[in-house]
This record gives sequence, structure tokens and C-alpha cells, in this order.
Amino acid sequence: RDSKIPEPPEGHRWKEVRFDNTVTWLASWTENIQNTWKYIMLNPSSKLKGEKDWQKYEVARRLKGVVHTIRAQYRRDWKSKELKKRQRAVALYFIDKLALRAGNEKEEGETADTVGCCSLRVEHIQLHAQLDGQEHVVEFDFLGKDSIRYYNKVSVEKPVFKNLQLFMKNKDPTDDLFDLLTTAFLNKHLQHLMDGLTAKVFRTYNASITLQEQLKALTNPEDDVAGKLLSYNRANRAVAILCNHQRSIPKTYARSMQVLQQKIDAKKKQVEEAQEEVKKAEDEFKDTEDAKAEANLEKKKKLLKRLEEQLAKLNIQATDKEENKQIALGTSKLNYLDPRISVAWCKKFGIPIERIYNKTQREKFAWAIDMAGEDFEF
DNA sequence: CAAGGAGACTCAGAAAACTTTGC
DNA sequence: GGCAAAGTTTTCTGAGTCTCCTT
Repeated sequence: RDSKIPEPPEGHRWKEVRFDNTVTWLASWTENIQNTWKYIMLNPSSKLKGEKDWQKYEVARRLKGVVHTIRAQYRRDWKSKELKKRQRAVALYFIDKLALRAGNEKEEGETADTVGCCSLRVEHIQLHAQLDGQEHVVEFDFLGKDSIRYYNKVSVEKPVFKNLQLFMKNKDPTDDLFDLLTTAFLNKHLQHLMDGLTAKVFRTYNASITLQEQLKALTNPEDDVAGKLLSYNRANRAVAILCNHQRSIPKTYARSMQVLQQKIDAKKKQVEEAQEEVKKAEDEFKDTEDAKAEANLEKKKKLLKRLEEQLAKLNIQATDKEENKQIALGTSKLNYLDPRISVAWCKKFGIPIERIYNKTQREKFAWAIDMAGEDFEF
């Protein structure tokens, strides 16, 4: 603190050596190709990053307390006399319900043509008064962050639908859907509703609350560890779908699926054979009615049951793999799910934490592992 | 005094590196 | 018990969000 600022080592062209406790980086420079900033920052396992992460989830938990009021308010604003407020209210509805990103404006041409909520254009949505037996369906199709496609058909509340029709009236496909709205305006409003509230907090909040609810709904205390872990993965997957976290289909997918399918086919055959055996044993027992034949029948039945169970397990595995082939679970696990929810779940159901988090993740979430008991509620 | 840009930080999936599994 | 393939973890660095300061 009181020590003298050291001189930059000779033979280098450092700009400066500085003391600055308002930032968290250790070194920075401007990258010379694109003129962007580069930083050396601390590891996620560091105290500094851990505390920041904790804070983030605490803000999301505060949102939980006021989200009902906020929802009531944006519903009222759907009928506002000010068009700008209506746009804000509809956009916020999307951000809340669909976990869309804020959608800052970005420089045209220089960067990929991707959008978020506030930067949606007319061409990115289609309205269907009626679709697949649902009313007021909005069909989204646009490229989001990292040019990942967002495609979704959602039934929305009638006032939202009416408003969207209004916003689209007399506009070209390339016009902004929310032409009166900016992320700055939206975030200023959110800040006013709750200290520290911004658009992205909704993503964190909805992701975490979804995990908690799904875990509650899916976990069967009777299941073994593998069964419970499957439930956990499904809860995690629900969140990844909500946040649209995708991945390209793994190169090994087709092959490993094929191998699995072979296993399934082989198992099916075994089951069929076992069924034959049972039938045979049944006939024999009917004929002879002796104890030996009965015992044999029971044995065959038992075998059949075991094989059927194994088949069912393989089928689940295949379904799981199939469902997961385009979905990336890592991003939500690392960035959106309050780790205390997972820690509490592990403690409650006696699942070792290392089945959920690997070594690096346990280091990153050390604060949560320390803090959360089995009855932690997000 | 609002608009806009600089700056700082979080979040994203792909690819490389490493570990485990199944033969 | 060794080796290839499959699966997992780590690394990489670009793409977003949002704050704050300048104009």
C-alpha cells in the first residue's frame, strides 16, 4: 500500500505501472489487430471472483422478491397510452418469459448480424392468430450471440399479440420491432424498480429458479444415485433450453449412438428369447404341474424381468443422449445456476458433490459449498 | 444534459489437451 | 496389460452486457 511504485523493467515498452483499486485486472493492453482491449484477470477460484459471483446471485434472489410486482406492472403497461412504454413492457415480457438477452445496438457491417430483444427486427418474428391448436403464437427466428439461432414458437398473452401487430404496422421487414426502445432506456427503468436490476438479471433469476423447481419436481427420493443424477441432468437441460445454450453435434455422436443402438437391439433379442423361454416353461408347468417345472418357470420369469429392466435403462440412455446432442449444459452450470441450489440438493439426497462438479468447478464454487446447507432456498 | 463511446467485466462454444473406458 | 476410441476438462479468445465519463 505504501510501497513505491516499481519502474517498468528495461527493454520493454510498458505504457505505465499503476495502482488502481477500482479495477480487477492485473494487466491490460489494446490488441493491435482489432483494437480491442485485452486483460489479464484472476482465476474464477479466486476470492475476488467468488465474491462477485455470489453478489450476482444475491441480486437475482432479490429479484425473486419483487418479480411479481414487476410482472403486474408490465402487464399494466401493455395498455399504456405511451407507445414507448408499451414497447418496453412487451420487450420486458420477452426477457422475463423467454430469457432473451438485452440486445444492445452494435456497429453494422463490422460485426455479424446478430440481435437480442431490443434489437429484434420485424423480419425476426411471425405472428399466428392460431397455430397447432394454440392461440396468439409468436414464431421467433433470429441469430443471437455467437450467431446461435434462436427458433421458438410461443403462445403469448393476447395484449402482447395485439401490441406486436401494432408495432409491426407499416414497417419494413428490416425495421426495428421496438423502434422506440434502447437497452439504456430499459435498464434505467429496471434500475428504478429494483437496485442493481438489469436485463441480464432476469436470465440469472429464471435459470436458477427453473433449476430449483425442476429439481423439486423431478427428483425421486426412491431412486438410486444414477437415477437422481439423471433427474439433475434433466433439470439442468431444462435451463439450457430456456437459455438457448447450444452446441454442434459431437463428431462422435453418430458413431456412439450406433453402438448404443446395437446394444439395444441385442438386448431386445435377448428379451424375445427370454419370452419364448417363459412360454415354454409355462406350457411345461401346465402339463406336468410339478414343483420342478414351477421353479423353472419362476426362474425364467425373473430373467425376463431383469433383461427388460436392462433394456429400459439402455433406452433411457439413448433418449438422454438424443435429447442432449445439441444442448450444451456447461454454460448454464457455470454462469447461470446459483451453485448453492446444487450443493443443497446434493446434501439433501446424499449425492457426493463431485458427481455434479469437477475439481475446477468445486474450486470456483468453493464459497457455495461452504455456505449452503441442505435446506438452502434460492 | 442526453448521446455516445471507452472501458471493464461476464458469458459463449469450438478446439486442444488430457483421462477414462472397453476391448 | 496395452492401446485406440470415447468422453471429459481445460484452454482459447471473441461476443455480449452494462457503467461511467466526456462531449
